[in-house]
Amino acid sequence: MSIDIKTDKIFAMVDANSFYCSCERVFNPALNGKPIVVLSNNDGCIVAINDEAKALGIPMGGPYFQLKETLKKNQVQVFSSNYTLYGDMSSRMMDILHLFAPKVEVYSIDEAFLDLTGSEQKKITQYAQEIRQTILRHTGLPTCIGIAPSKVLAKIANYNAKKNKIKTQGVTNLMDPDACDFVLKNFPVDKIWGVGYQSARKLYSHKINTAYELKQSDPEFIRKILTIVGSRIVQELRGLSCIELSNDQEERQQIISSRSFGKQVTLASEIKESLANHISSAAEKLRKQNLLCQRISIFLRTNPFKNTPQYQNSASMDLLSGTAVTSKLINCGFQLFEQIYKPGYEYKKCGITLSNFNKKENLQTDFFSKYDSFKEENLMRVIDSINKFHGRGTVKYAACGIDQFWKMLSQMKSPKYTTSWSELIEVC
DNA sequence: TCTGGGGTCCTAGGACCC
DNA sequence: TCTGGGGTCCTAGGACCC
Repeated sequence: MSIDIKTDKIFAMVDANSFYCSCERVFNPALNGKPIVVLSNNDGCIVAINDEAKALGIPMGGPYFQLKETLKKNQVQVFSSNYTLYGDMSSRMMDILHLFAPKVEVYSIDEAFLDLTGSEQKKITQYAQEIRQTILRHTGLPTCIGIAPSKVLAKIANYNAKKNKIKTQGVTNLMDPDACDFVLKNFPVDKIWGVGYQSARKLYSHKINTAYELKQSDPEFIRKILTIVGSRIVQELRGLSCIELSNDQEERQQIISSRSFGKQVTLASEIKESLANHISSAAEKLRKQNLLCQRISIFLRTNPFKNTPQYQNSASMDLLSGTAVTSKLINCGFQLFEQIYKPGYEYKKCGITLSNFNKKENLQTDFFSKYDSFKEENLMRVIDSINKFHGRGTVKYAACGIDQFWKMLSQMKSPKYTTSWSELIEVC
């Protein structure tokens, strides 16, 4: 495999500061200046902290139950994650970014790469400030921006802007090679985008400690120890762009739905209900993208943190022809479940993956196999439109259960301020 | 009691073919 | 069944990201 290198590119990496915490604060000004944390699904661990909470030494990723007392003592505001709210705030932010650049890659819920190639270099920092101010004015979200000739460098620039918000005014521009080297010399390799724990260990063992030292390394040597992924990073650090902006239209390879249970679950019937729910929501996503899937897999596992008998397993099935019909997929999922379920264990998590996608119009059907009939497709369409209008889960399969005792906890969730009429903010 | 969920990309190795 | 090099395709698992 060879590396395709481009010069003279300009990328901007825009990232919202403490995104989940900032979303909570937009609708609750009383939180200004106060420490905030947001918890993962199930209120399991801390997935977002703001600067005020960080200053108190609250660790990112720490389990909530261990930190509960510390949070209380320091009067930290705690929220369960409210993905409906964050998702909506995110799309507002991304809409604004599309006004500022012809090509935008939405990289995650709170980050995007912009292609600013061709812009006048002198004015680019000022342009970035304009982007920040517009986002703040229109959504209330504070952001930082990094500018550089490659994506890896733009991530580093963004990191620098965030670390030194006051000095940088939220924007770091590394288009100048000297300014860039200065930052790289003080940047540890393990913080580089694409260098994780394992790769960093290898680099340290070869006395490559900073981004600057990695930049100076021989790409072929790095390729030997870190594969092609590593040598690409070396080129990117040199300002030679070889990781393209990927466009939003690219299709997904797989759809995953999985979640921990709110409690330990042993009954097959309860796990099956949960699987049916995962399949329903994944199939809905599939239909939204007008795709059919030809492979489904499921997995179950016990709680690895608990000192009880452990078991985990997965199973998959190929479908002769693609489908997006929930009932068919639930049926397959249940067959797989029977293959791997063992009674007597306390299960903690299960999930499903749909993959091997096909565009509906490209489908090759097997002569003997059944494909989705118009009747089934219409049924799906009706169910989707009812659920879209009246809210998720208004109509669902009986297999999904009614009581759903296994459901996750989410005890400190803020209202869906922007997406539900009944939860709009009230001004007295 | 209580430790997230959803993705991508790359490589090694097995199965199969001539 | 074995001999052997060379090739493709597929899958599982690792590493990484937010």
